[in-house]
Amino acid sequence: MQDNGVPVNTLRRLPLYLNYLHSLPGGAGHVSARQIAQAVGFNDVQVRKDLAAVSHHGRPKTGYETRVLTKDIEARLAGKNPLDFAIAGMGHLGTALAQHQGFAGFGLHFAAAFDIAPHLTGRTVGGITIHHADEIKTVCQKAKIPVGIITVPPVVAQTVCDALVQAGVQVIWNFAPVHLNAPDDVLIENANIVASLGILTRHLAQQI
Amino acid sequence: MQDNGVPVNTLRRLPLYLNYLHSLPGGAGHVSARQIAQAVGFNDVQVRKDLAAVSHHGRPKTGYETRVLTKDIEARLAGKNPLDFAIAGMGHLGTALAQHQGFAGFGLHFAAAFDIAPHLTGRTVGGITIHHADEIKTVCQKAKIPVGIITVPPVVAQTVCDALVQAGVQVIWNFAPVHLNAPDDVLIENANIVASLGILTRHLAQQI
DNA sequence: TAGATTGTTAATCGATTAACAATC
DNA sequence: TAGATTGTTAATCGATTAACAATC
Repeated sequence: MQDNGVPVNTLRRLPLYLNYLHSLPGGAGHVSARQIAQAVGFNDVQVRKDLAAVSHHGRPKTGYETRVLTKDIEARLAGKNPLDFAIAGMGHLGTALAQHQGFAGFGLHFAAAFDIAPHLTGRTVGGITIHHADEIKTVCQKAKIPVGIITVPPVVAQTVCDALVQAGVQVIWNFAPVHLNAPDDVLIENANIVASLGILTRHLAQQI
Repeated sequence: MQDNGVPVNTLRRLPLYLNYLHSLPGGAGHVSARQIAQAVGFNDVQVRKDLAAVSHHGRPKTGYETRVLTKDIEARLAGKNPLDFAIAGMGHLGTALAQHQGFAGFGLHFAAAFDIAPHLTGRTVGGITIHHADEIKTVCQKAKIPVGIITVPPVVAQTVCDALVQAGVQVIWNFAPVHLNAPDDVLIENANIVASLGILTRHLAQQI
């Protein structure tokens, strides 16, 4: 039951299972590990092991009660209270994330937005008014926002990161293609959009 | 020298090294594995091993000539000719990818865009006119586009995928949070934006 | 009871790290 | 020559898969 015992890779797959469970028609049906495995394209033993790490409500022959399993995964991923997050950089990527419907199902709540562009500050995205980037520290500190998302150009990413850290943000999700420096107690998770490109191009090279 | 010998994880890290190399001031300086490791936040032995898989131009004491190393990595990642790619779904995420400057450095060339929204078709993004989604098959087939990016809502993702496959697309980069079915010779690479969420929330849970 | 599914233990596999040798 | 760095071989570590036992 220890929180830390869940392996990182399991933690990365759980959101995908949750996505699938959310997509099922509501109500109180049942799902088996194999069913989930087929839906997300993984090995079914792996799914079973992942689920065993967060739920003890699986029943032989029956599988898992959909609603119970959903709650068990959410309990591990989302915690009890919704977490506020701020987005710095309201270009297309930032706006896409702000409007992303899926986050709510993971206990994340869009709470603040920042940009330096004068024509953006004051506008509203996803029900949130965009502040000037100079206000990152003040606003995030006041609202005690624990999660920051960085979607600014790489050259200013470290500056934005510093402001978020000063504001007391504990976790930073970095979409800028640079390595960020932060104190050890602040978690930096890199999104690394380009990381997949090598896989794509290799497949094409092999086709020849 | 065999193409297939490069491990998948190495292939995922190479783009990050290339990003760093591109960020260095031009000219003919030198870089060491340790230098790259510090810049991207990895173990330096790992960087050295990754580089050894794609380049044989490292020199003791000197390190790598920046330009040569850049070329060696690019040769493995990008191939010789630029690859055309199409984006289906020109919402904020699709537009963000269309305008992403980094792809060109990986040998990828934005060549076609599709959407179903009437107010988008006919408009221009990144120098490319947006076609209606009905034209996916015709346009991609004619232009012999090998790479498709899916940034449409999950409910229509499979339909779009089918159209791309019919058009002869070999590789699909899927940003929709659903599993896609395709023939074995078509590579589906899932972007899984939500996969990181578990890591973020666990760090916060531990802070308490 | 028979069968399907979970959960666990063992075996395999691959990736990372450490130690060392080679070389400029 | 001495020192720094590459590259390789060995050791550790963790993750995935396979086989089996447990149970509804």
